[in-house]
Amino acid sequence: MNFSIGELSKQTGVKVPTIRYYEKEGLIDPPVRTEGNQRRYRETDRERLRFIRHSRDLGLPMPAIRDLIELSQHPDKPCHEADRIAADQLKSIRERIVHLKKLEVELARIATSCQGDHTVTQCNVLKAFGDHSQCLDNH
Amino acid sequence: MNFSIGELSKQTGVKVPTIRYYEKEGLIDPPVRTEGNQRRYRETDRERLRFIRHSRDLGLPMPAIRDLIELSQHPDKPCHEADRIAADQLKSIRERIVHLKKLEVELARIATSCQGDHTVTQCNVLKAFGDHSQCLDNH
DNA sequence: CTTGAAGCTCTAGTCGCTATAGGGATTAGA
DNA sequence: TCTAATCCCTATAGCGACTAGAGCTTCAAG
Repeated sequence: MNFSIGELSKQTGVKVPTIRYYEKEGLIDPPVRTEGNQRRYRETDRERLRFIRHSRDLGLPMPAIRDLIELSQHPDKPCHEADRIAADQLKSIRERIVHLKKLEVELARIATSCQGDHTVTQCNVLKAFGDHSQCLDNH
Repeated sequence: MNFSIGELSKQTGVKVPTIRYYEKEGLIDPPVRTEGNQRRYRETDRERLRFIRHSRDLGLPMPAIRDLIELSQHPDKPCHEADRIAADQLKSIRERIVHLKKLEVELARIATSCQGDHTVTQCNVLKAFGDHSQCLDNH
């Protein structure tokens, strides 16, 4: 019915200090307190926190989550902005994949460039880290 | 022969405050100073900075770069550690790609789930952000 | 010799937490 | 009812790798 921050943490997988941090940042509402000043949460708080957690796991930055929460407070508004946020995040993830794949190519080359026993002066890995001109791409 | 921090910045693409930061962190040696206390660099400093820059561009964390620099001061040592650092970084990049690809799948689903004009209460995007059970993967 | 760009140090802010310190509250068992 | 173990509270500082700003000094071109 009504549970402590530790219980909420267990149920959502969000660590206790992180829950307090989200409250401070305004992502979740300050809950009621016991006489001894401890937080007590309800199901709606748990849903909100799961929403935040899942959005974070998907890589959304906190301002985007803030926007989504704001939006969800206005049931009759159109939801274009939610669409846009999802599309932006997808785009950003795809850009990061492209970037990382380029790095992967270079690093695979570098990591295999020094097979066998070498000393530092002969080391192709060290040379490659210092010499961007060996790279196929501009990172 | 001997140039200012701004010149070094132009030649390497590393911003002036970042150069000072690297010096503070011990990645580059403190250069000589003019009578008026301004830094003056040499070619070797430029090479060192290019090494750092390129390593950073490839995603190496600063402690790894520190290790590589340390290593390069000992020309006769074997270079296994450089190999290991490169291999570790390649592994880490590949793991990140795998992770991001999973996110891409989920986000592509979410971003296309709400075609047409909906209001917030009907919004599939908002629902999907709140509901991890719709996902194929555990992120 | 003047002027304006570039340099100097120091501090604080970024993001999303996480860790620690030093205390108070709650709860289960004896 | 007492006590011990566990939980919870606030506040502050730290992470990584910079970046921005304030307030001052030095340099180089004309």
